[in-house]
Amino acid sequence: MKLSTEFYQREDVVLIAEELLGKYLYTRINGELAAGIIVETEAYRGPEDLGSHAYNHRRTPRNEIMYAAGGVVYMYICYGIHDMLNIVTGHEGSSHAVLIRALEPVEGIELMRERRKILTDDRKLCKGPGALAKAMGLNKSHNAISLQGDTVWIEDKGFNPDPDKMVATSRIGLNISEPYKSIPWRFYIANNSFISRK
DNA sequence: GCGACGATCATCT
DNA sequence: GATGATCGTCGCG
Repeated sequence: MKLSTEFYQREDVVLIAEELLGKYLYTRINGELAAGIIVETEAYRGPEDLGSHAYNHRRTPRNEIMYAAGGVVYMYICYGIHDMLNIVTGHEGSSHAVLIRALEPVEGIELMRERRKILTDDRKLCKGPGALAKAMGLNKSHNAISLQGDTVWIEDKGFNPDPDKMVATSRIGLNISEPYKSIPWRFYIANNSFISRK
């Protein structure tokens, strides 16, 4: 069943990032279904988080959707090339989000191979935020879509990783100062071979 | 298997 | 005009 609006609209974005591990992300783009288990996430907690696009209440056309009520998608382009998938959380007016960083593919794997042009190693299909967006058929045009719809959604299949198999560590790729540089707001499933890196 | 590096452009100042 | 919440390739060994 789909995760509820209440799940997303809680204020503790760090907890939500952790709880998203083991959930199933689905897309149906042009009628084609793809799915994967979320194995790696990062929390971004606006407005106090230096790493967040909403740091210090920053509000621009790009990040406007971060201020919507939780349960919608925030897509943006990084390095001019890569589309990133984020889950907006919290109540309307707050600006938290969770970056989905890696999936373990479970459905539509052939479709992912076509989209990614990787035929040999399925572990690379959804390895990293830019890669998984491409594999799942997501791009900036999907910004602001609701997770209660039938284009992008997340399901709880009753599978939860052991708490002691969840690793919390520092986020990747941020060129910022302490303490946010090394605060442990990145989560992944230990020993999973589909994460972007250790 | 791993580190270095260049690609590439939307976005903000 | 500068800057990335990155990725694929290359060289190495």
